[in-house]
Amino acid sequence: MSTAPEQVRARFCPSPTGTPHVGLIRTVLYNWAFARHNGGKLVFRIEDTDAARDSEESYNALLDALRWLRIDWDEGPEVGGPDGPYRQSQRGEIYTDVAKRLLDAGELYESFSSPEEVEARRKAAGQDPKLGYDNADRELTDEQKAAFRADGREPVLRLRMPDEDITFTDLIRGEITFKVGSVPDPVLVRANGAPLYTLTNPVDDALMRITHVLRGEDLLPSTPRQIALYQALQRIGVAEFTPTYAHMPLVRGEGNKKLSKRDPESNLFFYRDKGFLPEGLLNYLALLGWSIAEDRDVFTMDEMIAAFDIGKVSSNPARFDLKKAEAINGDHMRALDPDDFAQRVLPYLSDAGVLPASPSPEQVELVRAMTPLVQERIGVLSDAAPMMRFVFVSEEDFTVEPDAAAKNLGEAANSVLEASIAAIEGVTEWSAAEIEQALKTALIDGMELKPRKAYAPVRVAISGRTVSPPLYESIELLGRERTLSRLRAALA
RNA sequence: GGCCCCGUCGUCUAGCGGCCUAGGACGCCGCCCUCUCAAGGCGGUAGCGCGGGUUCAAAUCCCGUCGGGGCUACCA
Repeated sequence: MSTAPEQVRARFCPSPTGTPHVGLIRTVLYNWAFARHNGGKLVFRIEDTDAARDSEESYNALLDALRWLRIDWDEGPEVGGPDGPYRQSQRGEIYTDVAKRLLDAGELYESFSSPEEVEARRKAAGQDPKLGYDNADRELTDEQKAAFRADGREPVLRLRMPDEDITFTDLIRGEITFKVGSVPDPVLVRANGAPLYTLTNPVDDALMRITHVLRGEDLLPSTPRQIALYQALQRIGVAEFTPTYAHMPLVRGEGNKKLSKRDPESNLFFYRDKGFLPEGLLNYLALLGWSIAEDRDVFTMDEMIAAFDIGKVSSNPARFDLKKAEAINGDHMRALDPDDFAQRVLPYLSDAGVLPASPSPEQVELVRAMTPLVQERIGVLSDAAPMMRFVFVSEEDFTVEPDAAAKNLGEAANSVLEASIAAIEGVTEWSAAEIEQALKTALIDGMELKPRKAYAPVRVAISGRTVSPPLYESIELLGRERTLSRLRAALA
């Protein structure tokens, strides 16, 4: 095994099936941070060799996801590079050529056994069929092969696994050994000539000179056969070295099982729709197996890149915790510049129907004015909609939530509302400070009410909810006319 | 079943033989601040799976055991 080059080359090679999974995103994140930290390259490759499962829609979703997250790559789709194409569906002749050379060199052999025959042989020998292929076709003679072909059967191509243990040093887990004989000769090419992942993944890694393979722990069992293939590729001159491996812990969901693709919480876009900030989600995902320091867990991507060390990644599986994810995201939200926050919250207000798809400049200005009032009270952007709705809703559409009305309005509240109306009418300079002064004088001093008691009916009357942005500022933003009309409407 | 991985508060982690009567964060509980809700501040709750070794000393090293997980396709 010769040594790898100085330049780090990591890769991200998803297969476009379904929608992007948060575990997959954690995988890119670590690869990206690893490449950037080491001043290396990140290669992005699409493993779409399974026409039955891959889709263009899923491919586009992958690009959409990475762009949203602002994770960039140095070589791959849309940016090109010296080792393209970067979609395996366009690299067919490369695999055919490499497979032929491996076959000619005796590294691969033709295998005619059907799965049923293998199973039957295992059972006949009193063994568990789960043991898989029994390497029975390793030494087929030309006559035997001709006979199978005469029978109308075409062979798959299998890799001859080495007759010795396979040991490698995992950057996260240390030395791992797979005993000789524990991994059956894998199929690399289908009977119809189609290359499989078992061939294409290591071949492309070799051709793209990938130095570090950082991937999920679920792929650990496939490592020995990939190393065996690498050894064969080196013998025929296709690969120059075997990459270094690191297997990252799985991301789990509720219970102890790995987060399933079927689970809505595994879908990256679920978090985008909810209003997570890319930097907030990424920060949380980074924490699933890695920590930046003993007493700190909120950081920027630049800080992560500066500090990331793949060797420090934990080897235990981590459970995705939405509460903590939102808490981390909330910290990032509060750190946002108010103009930036306002821009980011706009689409969520439109989606919630609080604003039209294309808000007017006046509406955008109002959102900007409300930003300081809501930015620190929410955990995800979509939370802004119910909190800001009362300012944008028309008077005809304005309603008070039934529970809020039942608890805070009604006859008992009439005197407070009437006093508030009079106070508001008397405000000469329309500002939060003046409004506060007027209400305080009328309700707290005049009626000798506890602040808690005094403001609840007013809040519910003007915002429709018991929870709202700060009252005086809300009234200022609402304007005198609408405030008065809502207060009057709230009278029992 | 076989192969492989993993085992510190409920959860994510720090810890790499003495700095640990185990630190931080989320959650939860209480208090403060306060016009609501948050945010913020203060305090509290809770953990080294078990059993053997090694050592003057073990959460840290070794063995075993139990438990959890992943893989086991002519998917990736």
